[in-house]
Amino acid sequence: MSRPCHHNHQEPIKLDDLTERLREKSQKITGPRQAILEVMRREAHPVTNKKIMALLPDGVCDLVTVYRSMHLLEKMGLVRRFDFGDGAARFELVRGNSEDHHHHLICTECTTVVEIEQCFPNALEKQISQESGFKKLSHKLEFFGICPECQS
Amino acid sequence: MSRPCHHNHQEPIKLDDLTERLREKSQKITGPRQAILEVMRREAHPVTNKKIMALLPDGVCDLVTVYRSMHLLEKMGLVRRFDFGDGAARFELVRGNSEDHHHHLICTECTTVVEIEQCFPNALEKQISQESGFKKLSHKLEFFGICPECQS
DNA sequence: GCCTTATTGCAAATGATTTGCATAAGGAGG
DNA sequence: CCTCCTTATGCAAATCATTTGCAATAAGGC
Repeated sequence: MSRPCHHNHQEPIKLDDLTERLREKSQKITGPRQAILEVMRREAHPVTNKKIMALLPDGVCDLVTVYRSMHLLEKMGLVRRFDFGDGAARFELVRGNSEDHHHHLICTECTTVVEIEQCFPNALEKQISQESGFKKLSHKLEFFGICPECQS
Repeated sequence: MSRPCHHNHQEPIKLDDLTERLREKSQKITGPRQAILEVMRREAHPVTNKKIMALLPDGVCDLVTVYRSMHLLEKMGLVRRFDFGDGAARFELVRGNSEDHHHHLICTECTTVVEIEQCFPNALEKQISQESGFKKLSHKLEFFGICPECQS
């Protein structure tokens, strides 16, 4: 009874929707935030703060502002945080249903990233919850391997 | 066709075995390394470098030596590295079959750790490998939740 | 437009981990 | 047991990612 994650890779998401969600939470819609969301919209895979900074038009804002913005966006559920194990946090825009989530497969040679459909089976997670007595379970799961390119 | 991880929590492992494995790889058996292995032997769950340092008898060695030793032990397969998402690496002694591995369930309130039997299903991982073309797949998986104590 | 409050920039602090380098300690061979 | 060569270690300082303090600035409601 496993239930794979659903994800909407390419589903377009309008900047207006995002700014609207910001407004709902009485957060100000500032230049840096709009620009950052604009960048995130274009990225298909998780990106680091430094990368976001680099993708931003020159002079939009400070790196510190990127950090602070990502914290805010994460807390608001607009982006999701990932850890690929290299010491730098990565963020990906949440598209569509915020309940959905997906995992990644990262090439340990070239760091190419591929989205994965498969998720940890719900039934198993439920079993873990029952056996341990823990509630509100969630998990962090990422895969690593050698991509086709790097196998030669 | 899922295949849960096997793990030998309490299986005793002799220091001699460990030093022997060190010797095989022509690494020196130094005081700090023996003391660190001794500490690791006693720990049931992953511990940070700082914690290892604290558990070591006073003056055994420098924190830097702990970092370097853990790198070595990890490379030699004597310990495994884990990331609980709080910015500090944690290590656990590999007991028994080095093929085995297990995951953890961490309480997000008090950081209590529980070992988990369930692992990501082999069949699904194989499927991911086939679909993506990636080889030598591995995964990092940790669970988070609220432990019984913290639910009240 | 004005005012209150959230936001930003910049510098500096943190925390984990790594590195350079001179000194000290394993251990193979005699 | 002693010597020599190599690996380890201590200590200080460098890196890296991320956070924080604070004064200056911009958003948005009224």
